[in-house]
Amino acid sequence: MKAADKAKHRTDMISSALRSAILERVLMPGMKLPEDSLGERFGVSRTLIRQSLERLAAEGLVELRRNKGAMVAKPSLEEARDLFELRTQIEDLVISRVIKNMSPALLAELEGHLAKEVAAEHASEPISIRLATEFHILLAKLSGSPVLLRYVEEIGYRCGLTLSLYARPHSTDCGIQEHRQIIEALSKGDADAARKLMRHHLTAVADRALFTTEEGGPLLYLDALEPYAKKVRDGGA
Amino acid sequence: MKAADKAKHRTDMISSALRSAILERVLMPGMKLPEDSLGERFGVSRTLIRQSLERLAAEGLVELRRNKGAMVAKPSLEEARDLFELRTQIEDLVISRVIKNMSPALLAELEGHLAKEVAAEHASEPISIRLATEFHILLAKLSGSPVLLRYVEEIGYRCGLTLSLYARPHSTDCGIQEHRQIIEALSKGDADAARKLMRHHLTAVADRALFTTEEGGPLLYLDALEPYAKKVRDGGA
DNA sequence: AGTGGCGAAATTGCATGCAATCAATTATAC
DNA sequence: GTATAATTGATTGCATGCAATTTCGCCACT
Repeated sequence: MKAADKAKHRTDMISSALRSAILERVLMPGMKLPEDSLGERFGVSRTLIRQSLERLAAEGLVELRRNKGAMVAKPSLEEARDLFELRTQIEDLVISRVIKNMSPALLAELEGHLAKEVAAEHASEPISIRLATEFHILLAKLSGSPVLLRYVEEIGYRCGLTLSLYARPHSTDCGIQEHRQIIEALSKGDADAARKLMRHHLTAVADRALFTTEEGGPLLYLDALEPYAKKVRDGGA
Repeated sequence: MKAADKAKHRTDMISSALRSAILERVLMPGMKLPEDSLGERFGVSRTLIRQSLERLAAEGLVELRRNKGAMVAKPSLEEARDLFELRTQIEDLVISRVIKNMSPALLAELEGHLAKEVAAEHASEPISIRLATEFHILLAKLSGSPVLLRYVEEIGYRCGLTLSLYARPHSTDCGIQEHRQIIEALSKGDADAARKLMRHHLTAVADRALFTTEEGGPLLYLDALEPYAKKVRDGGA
């Protein structure tokens, strides 16, 4: 078996599935996540579910309370602001590093992703948000720093969660345009412009998002998880 | 039992104990950490050990390989450089925020810690390193951003581990002096000076440390863990 | 009717057992 | 004598069982 890390462990799949479900608003903030029910759904025991939940808790996507169980995290507006501010600063660092590594291959990757975003422009909103987040993650990957990548991932996911909580619809339309501009600036090697654009991009997203505070929304139940669970049961990625 | 989170769970204690042991060079990089042996030592089952190891793996202090078990992480020089570079940039952010929150109470905390460092100046080297790391963590705490705190913690720990790998003795002496200067700059509200000092401080540490590459050193065995394990068994923090 | 306590159900915390996997060593064939 | 195959030992991967804790409904009592 030379395929190195071919089959990631089931815990990874489950975490990913849950993460996607959370970011795509299938699991809404505040929902309880009992180990038993989840285990049953995913066809595994509580052990693996617990590991996954713990991992997600470390990422800040779920809250894990003493003997009370896990629930999808419900970040406060204050935390959200802190997160977005930190994000702009962290992504500044990403830009600086990406500029240093700039190459045609790298540019191609970025444009490939942008194409995906365009293709999904009229898909459902949660999916747009996910793709937009992945753009930032791709940038971080191209920065060449594993740690930086991890941080951008985490912050990106949490911001995504926040957006799903506080943002109104149609907040992503102009996002694609802004991504395109950033890629252009990068391709020209213009770090300052790229940084500025990125900063503008992020604060724009934050400003569009972080003022509506309407509560509630329909709490979907675990049944909506079914498609995600099925993929894992069948061994899919 | 109103004391909120009085008794952290045993997993937390064990992680902390292991973390200290690693940072204080009781567990050297490369050492194997079998679940069974550790469980026996700490008087708990493999379950808790495994959780702790996973947590430390997430922090980058231990490596967790497929079916091969856990070992204390052995960061490469390259990773180390990346880490230190990122650290300087992240701590820039910390300084900016601390300046914004500056207050007498806050200053007092910093000076309190500095006093501890001075007091331990002639204690063992690993302890000096730990205290120096904690200075940076304290700063992050005072920045008021929980996420930033977590990142500084993680990077700080990993840098500490790196130092224990690559640094020669006596690399901390001037550290205290530099910490003092940073506090002074902060107290004057001079953000630029503080940032500059911090940057100088960190690159100085890195430069002093990251060039020696002597291999080996005596691999202590798990017996050295005993004092740490005992504390946990007896329910201590 | 409102409040306090009490018991049952739900849910996590932790330990342990069995199977799967990997490393190393010995045995066997060429 | 070397290389390859098989076996053994150690260690993790995962499931399950029992105990501890919390929560919530229920009834009595003020």
